[in-house]
Amino acid sequence: MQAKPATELDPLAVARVPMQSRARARFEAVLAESEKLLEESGLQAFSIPTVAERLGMTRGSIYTYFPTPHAILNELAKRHLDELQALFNERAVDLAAMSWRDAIRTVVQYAVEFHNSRPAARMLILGGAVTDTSFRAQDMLMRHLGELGRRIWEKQDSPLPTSPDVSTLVADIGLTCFRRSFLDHGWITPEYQEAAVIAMQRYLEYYRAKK
Amino acid sequence: MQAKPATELDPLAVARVPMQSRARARFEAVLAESEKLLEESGLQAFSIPTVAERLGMTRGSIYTYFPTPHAILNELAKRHLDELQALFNERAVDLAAMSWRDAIRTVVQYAVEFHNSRPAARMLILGGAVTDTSFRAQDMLMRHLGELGRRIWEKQDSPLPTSPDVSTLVADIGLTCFRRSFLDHGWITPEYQEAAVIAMQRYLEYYRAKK
DNA sequence: ATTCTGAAATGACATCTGTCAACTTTTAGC
DNA sequence: GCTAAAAGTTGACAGATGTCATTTCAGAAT
Repeated sequence: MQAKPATELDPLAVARVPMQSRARARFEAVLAESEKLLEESGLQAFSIPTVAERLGMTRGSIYTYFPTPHAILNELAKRHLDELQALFNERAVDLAAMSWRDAIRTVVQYAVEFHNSRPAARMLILGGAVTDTSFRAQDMLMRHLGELGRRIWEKQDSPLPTSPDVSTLVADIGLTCFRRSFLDHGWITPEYQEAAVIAMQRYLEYYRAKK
Repeated sequence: MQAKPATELDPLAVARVPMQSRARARFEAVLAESEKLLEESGLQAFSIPTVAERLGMTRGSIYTYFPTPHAILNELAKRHLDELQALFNERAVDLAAMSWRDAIRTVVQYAVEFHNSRPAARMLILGGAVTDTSFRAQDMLMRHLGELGRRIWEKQDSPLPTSPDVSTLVADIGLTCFRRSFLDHGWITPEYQEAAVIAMQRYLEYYRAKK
């Protein structure tokens, strides 16, 4: 196969977790050092040779864990999102008891707190480092939010249509509001947080009224 | 300055149009060949050395026109969008006569026809090759759509708030629906087209009712 | 026509991505 | 403990990005 340098980032790139203990430690070290490097110098300075040099290991070794530099960013984003998902799961009971409008408002509230308290996650997920399109962790979150939306919905009415996939679109719309706020203001302002709630609620409401 | 290969794409990268006639011809040749290459082999195969080799010119020469490969894609996308914008301008009279709901529906209709009839534009703009964030042409379109929304709005009511920037968000939301349709189905299906209309209308409607 | 000046073209250099055959270390079966 | 087999590591190679001093060329003034 011919070499294919990153004329285009591979949004599907994913880490291959090693099995042996020493290798696992190095794998984690790569992630830790990458996060550190990102926070110190931003995305511009991020590269596999830099991480390797800082850890005193060779490039090739890192490439056995991560097929592309993007895979490191994906893994970092995934771990941040896993914590957000854990937070959702933790409080799932609260959400189930709410009206769907309040549930959306609450989910958005959690997500805003998450992003506004984590510069690295914000940079990766909202800043465009980790492409939304086809990104596994992102899809996972969307599926999760989608599932949440579906559950919320089914408490009250018939299931949502699959074309358009309303649950996914609702999540996409919320994310879009977050991204715009981050791009224009550097964080998620209360105004954009409210805009996300409104846009999600009103789009979803359409299908409720339609039934 | 140290070399900085594309660990991250530069979404602001823009072409530098040459002044001399021969150079201008070569500049256009690069764009034409790039579009051809994209349609033949997709984004994966796109690179400056490939374009240079197909045109029998040197890499360095192309770099005098375009600071990054991304700048070529941006310029291509910009030209496609210019044509869309021209179409909007052409029919501005029709839009001004409509209700704002119909105007949104019409704008979406034009955009859908545009994307569904241009594989290259679709790939560039909806496929993630050209990042939405901070991309000049994209912003231009958004400002245009935003301006359109503002005009539509002001015919009926008070101006839209600037925080959140409702006009931009409406455009973002529509684009999000398009992107999701393209990602999941390869084109903009009628269902997603309708979803875009609904999502945009209902979000905008909120601010109308609020006044 | 000639000359001059700035635009354009070039190729060499430095750095990064991605692959791979060869080599070393760890693990597991005996 | 010993020894395959599996897992991990390495450095060299190929191709891409981005920079830049140097050379070439186009167009304008004389």
